[in-house]
Amino acid sequence: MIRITLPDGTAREVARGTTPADIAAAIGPGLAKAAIAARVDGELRDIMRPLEADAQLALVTTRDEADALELARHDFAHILAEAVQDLFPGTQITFGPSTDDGFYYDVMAPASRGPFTMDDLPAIEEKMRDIIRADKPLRREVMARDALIATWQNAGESFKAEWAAELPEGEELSVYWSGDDWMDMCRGPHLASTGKLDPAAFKLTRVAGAYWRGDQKNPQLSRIYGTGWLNKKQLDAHLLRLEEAAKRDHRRLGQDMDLFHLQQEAHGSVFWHPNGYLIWRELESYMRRAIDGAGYKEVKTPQVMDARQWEQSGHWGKYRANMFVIPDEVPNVDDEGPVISGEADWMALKPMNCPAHVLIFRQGIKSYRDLPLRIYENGCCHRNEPHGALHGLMRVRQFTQDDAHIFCREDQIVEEVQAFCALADRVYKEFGFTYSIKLALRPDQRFGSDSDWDKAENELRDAVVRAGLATPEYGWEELPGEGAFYAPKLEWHLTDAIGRTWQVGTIQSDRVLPERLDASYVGEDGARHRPVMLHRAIFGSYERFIGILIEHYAGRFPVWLAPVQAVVATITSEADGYAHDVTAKLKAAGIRVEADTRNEKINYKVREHSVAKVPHLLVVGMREAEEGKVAIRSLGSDGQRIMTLDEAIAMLSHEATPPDIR
RNA sequence: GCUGCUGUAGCUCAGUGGUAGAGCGCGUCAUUGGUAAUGACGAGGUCGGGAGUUCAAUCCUCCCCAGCAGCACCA
Repeated sequence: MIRITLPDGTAREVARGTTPADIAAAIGPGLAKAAIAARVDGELRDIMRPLEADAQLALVTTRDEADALELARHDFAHILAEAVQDLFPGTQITFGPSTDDGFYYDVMAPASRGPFTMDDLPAIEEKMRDIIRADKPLRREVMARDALIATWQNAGESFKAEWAAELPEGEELSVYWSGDDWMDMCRGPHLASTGKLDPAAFKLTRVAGAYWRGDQKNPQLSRIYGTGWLNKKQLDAHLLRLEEAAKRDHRRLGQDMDLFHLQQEAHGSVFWHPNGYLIWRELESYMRRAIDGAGYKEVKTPQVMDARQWEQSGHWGKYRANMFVIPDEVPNVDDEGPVISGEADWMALKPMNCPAHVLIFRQGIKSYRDLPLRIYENGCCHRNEPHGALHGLMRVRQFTQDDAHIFCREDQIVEEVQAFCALADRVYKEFGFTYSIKLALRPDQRFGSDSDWDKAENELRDAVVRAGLATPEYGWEELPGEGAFYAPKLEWHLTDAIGRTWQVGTIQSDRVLPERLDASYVGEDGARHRPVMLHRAIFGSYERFIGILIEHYAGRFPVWLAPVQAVVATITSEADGYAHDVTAKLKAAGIRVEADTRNEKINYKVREHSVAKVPHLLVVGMREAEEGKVAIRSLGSDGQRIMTLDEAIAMLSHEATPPDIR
């Protein structure tokens, strides 16, 4: 007999080999029906898997949504693989995990037919529904490793065989049978049968290439994605959320609102239109006020530097493939022969600002009294990104960072990092974001000694702990191997208005570059010391931050950021004169306002400016002209507010003032 | 960079082996109206670029470029 303890503290003596399903049945028929899995000593398990020893048992039902979704998605993935193999014999299966909103399975299509495409999805979906309707039992079986490898080899499943062969010898390998005719190697757990899934609660969404085991050198597989839920209602809600997110797409809104454009002659670099650049300018002004207040000095450094400088910093060796290089010579002007000789020295467009800031630091002799020295730049950088990585404003080849480097003594690091945490906190909150903080630890390939990495990681962790931010509430997490080659990174991940996260801010504690570029200061003791260099950014890049803001606000910018803050729209041309007076007064008050005196109906003007997401529409007809008033219709509300012109100016001026100086 | 898909008017898209169409936008005229589209007329396109097949290519084939969805990358 074994002793099974339930969540309410009661215990039951049952025979070894009893399943959680048996126990559920013993408790009551309702629970027996509702239970879909079990947590055994905290581990999620099949409801049909026999209990072998004393354990804490909690039965999982569909009301335990996170667990239930995880199980369902994992099952959907298996059924997807089974359906694909059923429809396309010769397809090899590899892996199929659950994801945040569903599942995928990586398969290798038979050589005869080529990769799968979207056109294959409807048939696969239908076959999946057949399998679900057939209510095939999902049965766990433990196999000896060698037997399993042989099974895979016989079945022509070379990927599965390769993986099984790499698992530790003697490990208990579980497989799951779907009925008696299909099997996959899997840790589980699974639902008791395919019929536990709702055939209307999933949808295959796309097909894409993915490398076997995530390595570019390996063969590329077809990854079939699906979204999977517990019922159709959840699926529909999810599809609706996707539609909402698509409406916020910064590329679409950027075009609709005439903010910027991209074109192939300069792909990956942004053409900012007047409206978009107004947002940029407001952000720049905002950031200047922030860094001025925080004791930074702003600089401007060269776009192009000798390649030797990048060799010394270590970037040439590691990132040359993504740098724009320029021969330092006069191009051949004859019609004959190549334009470039290929013999000149190389220069490179700067991919980052750090080395240039070190060069500024190195001018003159620095004393410990000069530290911390905080050097800021709106630094325009170029990186020749892989073409497939480019994405609207989010990943571009020319971008401007709100970049600063704090040169400080070791004993100043924690204090500086803490001050940065406070600054970042203020900025993100003023834009309406919540955030989480992560610490990215040393990568495998890195410069610098382990003891320096120990110090650097501890300092960053320490500062966050002292700032009181190393808590679950702030999503505190350490990410092994994710740091930069020269320093560990603290990362700020913003959560936007619809719950998506974006990594933007960072601060990195670097002892490598000061060493490589020979930065030093004279200490109290009269000797030379290395400063530590803190790399930090809050927006990350203006391009990307604006992209995030567009999606965060869904184009409805707060008044202080809105390119056009108000439009004065006339109802009849008799009010044109008054409209121009109102417009002039608002302009004099510093409001970005336009007059719309076109010969159009007020309905048309309301619609057009609403679609254009202008925050305030000031409607004026003869009534307002005679009374010296305006009828304000604000974006997002149907009604109007009648107020005097002075009241309107006071209200708009307040809203148009940036939050940091309001 | 890899896999797949896409590229037709300023935008969104339809279409065909015999060199093109809609809606919106734009222009002109009429209309002066009270809070999400007034009407009429009109002007716009070497159908992403190059090569090939064909009597004939926007359409079929190949190469290139860009975009999209993933993957890989992201100092």
